[in-house]
Amino acid sequence: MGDDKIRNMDQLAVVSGISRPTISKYFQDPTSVRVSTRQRIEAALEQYDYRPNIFAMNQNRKLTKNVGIVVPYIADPFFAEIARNLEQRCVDAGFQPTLFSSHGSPELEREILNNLRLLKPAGVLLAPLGRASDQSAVEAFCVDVPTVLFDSEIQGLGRAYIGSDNPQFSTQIVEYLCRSGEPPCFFEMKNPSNPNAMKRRQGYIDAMEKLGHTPSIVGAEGSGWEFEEIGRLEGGKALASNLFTTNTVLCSNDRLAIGLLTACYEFKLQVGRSHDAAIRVAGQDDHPFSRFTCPPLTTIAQDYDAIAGRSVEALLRAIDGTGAEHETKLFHGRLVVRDSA
Amino acid sequence: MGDDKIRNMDQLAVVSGISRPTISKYFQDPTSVRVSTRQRIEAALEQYDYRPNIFAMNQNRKLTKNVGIVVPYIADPFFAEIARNLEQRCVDAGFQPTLFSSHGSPELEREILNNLRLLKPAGVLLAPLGRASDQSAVEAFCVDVPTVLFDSEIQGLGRAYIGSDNPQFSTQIVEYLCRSGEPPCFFEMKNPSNPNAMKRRQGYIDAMEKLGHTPSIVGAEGSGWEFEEIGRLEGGKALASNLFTTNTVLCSNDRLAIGLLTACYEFKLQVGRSHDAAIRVAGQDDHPFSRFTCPPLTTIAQDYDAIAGRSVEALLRAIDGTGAEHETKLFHGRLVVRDSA
DNA sequence: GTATTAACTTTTCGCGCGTAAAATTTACAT
DNA sequence: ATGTAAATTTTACGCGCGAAAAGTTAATAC
Repeated sequence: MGDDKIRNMDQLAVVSGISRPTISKYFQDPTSVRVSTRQRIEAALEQYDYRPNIFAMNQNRKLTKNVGIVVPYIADPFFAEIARNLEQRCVDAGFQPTLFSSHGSPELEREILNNLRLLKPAGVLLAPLGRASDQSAVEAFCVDVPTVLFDSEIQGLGRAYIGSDNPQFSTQIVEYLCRSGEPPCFFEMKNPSNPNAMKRRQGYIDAMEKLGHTPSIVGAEGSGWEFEEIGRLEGGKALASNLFTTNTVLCSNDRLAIGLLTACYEFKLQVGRSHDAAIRVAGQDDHPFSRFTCPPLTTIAQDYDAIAGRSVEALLRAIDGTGAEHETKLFHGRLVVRDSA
Repeated sequence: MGDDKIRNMDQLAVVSGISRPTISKYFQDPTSVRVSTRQRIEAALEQYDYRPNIFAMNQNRKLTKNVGIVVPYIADPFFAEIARNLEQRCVDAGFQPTLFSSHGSPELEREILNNLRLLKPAGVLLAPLGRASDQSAVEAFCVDVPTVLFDSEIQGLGRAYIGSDNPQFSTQIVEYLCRSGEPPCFFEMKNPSNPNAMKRRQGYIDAMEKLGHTPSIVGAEGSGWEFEEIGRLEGGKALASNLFTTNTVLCSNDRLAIGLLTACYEFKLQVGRSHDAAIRVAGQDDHPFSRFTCPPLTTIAQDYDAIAGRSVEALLRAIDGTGAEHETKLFHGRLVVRDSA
């Protein structure tokens, strides 16, 4: 009965008996109108199932409800997982998140930021590529749009940086490895694009020296985001050349460790902390798959949930202007002892 | 000099000496205007770095250049990888893809489709949840928007379905397993949400019977998308109860197999095809991680690239109206023999 | 009962573009 | 030179909404 489809706010105004501007206000914030008015609007809404035109809304709004989420590589389950978490929180906060992946390419990252500008986002959650990023492009973007960086820091850019306390990661796992066996060598990318890697290296060095051991670092050649393959290939070379000076290898991140585990398998080296094992391997991140490697990977868990939660909080503060000029929050890692070390 | 920022097409029309409607036409298709005109526009564009307002464009366009890509679970690297591939192809074809993940939730999937409608997309690439999907919602959406389904079929919905020839997958790997050792048992989810699982089960049964063996199926309890954990837990139970009737287990998909490998490790069962191994494990999909399990997983590789390529082709045909009423294309799998079986 | 405030309506304007029709220019072949 | 088709301009209109200002109604305070 009379369920003619409604095409715009004017028509909804007619059938609900409320003026269009009031309805407009309702859609911007349902609590900003009188309860009785709200009920009448919502009653009409149920009958006619109308939804406002996004394009017309966003064209005129000074600030949209859009939020951009940019990750460096969506095919990395770590970023997929954290993106999922961020997305949910943005929706809960009444925003409409859009997910972008730079796919490891600085040009694409810049292009994404440029496209994002056109979306007039209320804010952006950005995990930059890191060293490879077009720094000046990111900087310019951060000036124009409230941006919270996470995972990877670029020297004080953005309204906040939320990440992990990487030196603490390395310190914690080095201490564990030293008290449970031989002190670890450190296996990393020779030219890591992620700045966290530098901090982990330094954390390793500091922790080793503090414990009276000599740091020993093995660098893997290669670039890109295929860390498992790099870990396997370069880890294999290191094993063949006996570059690891102890029977324990701490990897800069879990993906590298996963590749190294494969290399160990290929070399028929038994990995683990049992008596008959030949080598111990540990990672950092607690990658979603690390629990399922063979042996399961001992690692330092990033606090995904805390990072995502705090990032969104910081962004909301930046959006409504209650935030500080710049804030930094680093979360501690949690040692996850499994069988690999 | 005079690099005042340009805010709209009118201003660009002034500085370029070309009328606004012509410039509008240029942005819809640069080849649709005279070469000399195009050069003048592009010259002005370089000077002033103007980009049209997306919202105003899309508001009036009957058809936008938006393309939606919907996957059931972005944290599954298989979907992340194929989404990456699809995204690239859409960009190359001049479209602007937006990625959505249903995160395993039928409600969210329906919500995404509803939001997608508001984006007036030229077309949508949809990998539905499968059995769990709100079928009528998907059907209604496919009527309104040119939609290509991939990965998971829903009974002839959409303008095309592009996927894998699942029975062929199972047949091929069953034949390999039988000629290289004991005939395989089949390990799967008892209530799989993905329709491909049914076809793989049937493919297994048919292949076994054709080869004169008795099929033996072990079903795993559980639901959701944490297949590795389900494979580990339920696989462990099956191992403990000796439910696997032969020393060879074919898993319905790689993620289940990865979990089973972990279970085997926990039971100290050596996996592989060497003489001293206790069990052989094979998967299906060639998940990005399968090359790095220990032992590396023998599996049937989905042709990611072909599926993505054909899906986008079909979508482009659906968009410009040159496509058939409905097309189906199934790609064969490629046997990838690694160490696990 | 009047004053005050919040909620709401009305009015008017504008955003930046698409689109359609008619008029005009240009390019090209005859 | 003439005709024709393609390209472009001009003109005019509309999309669906946000925003601001000024007036109106309803709820609360005293």
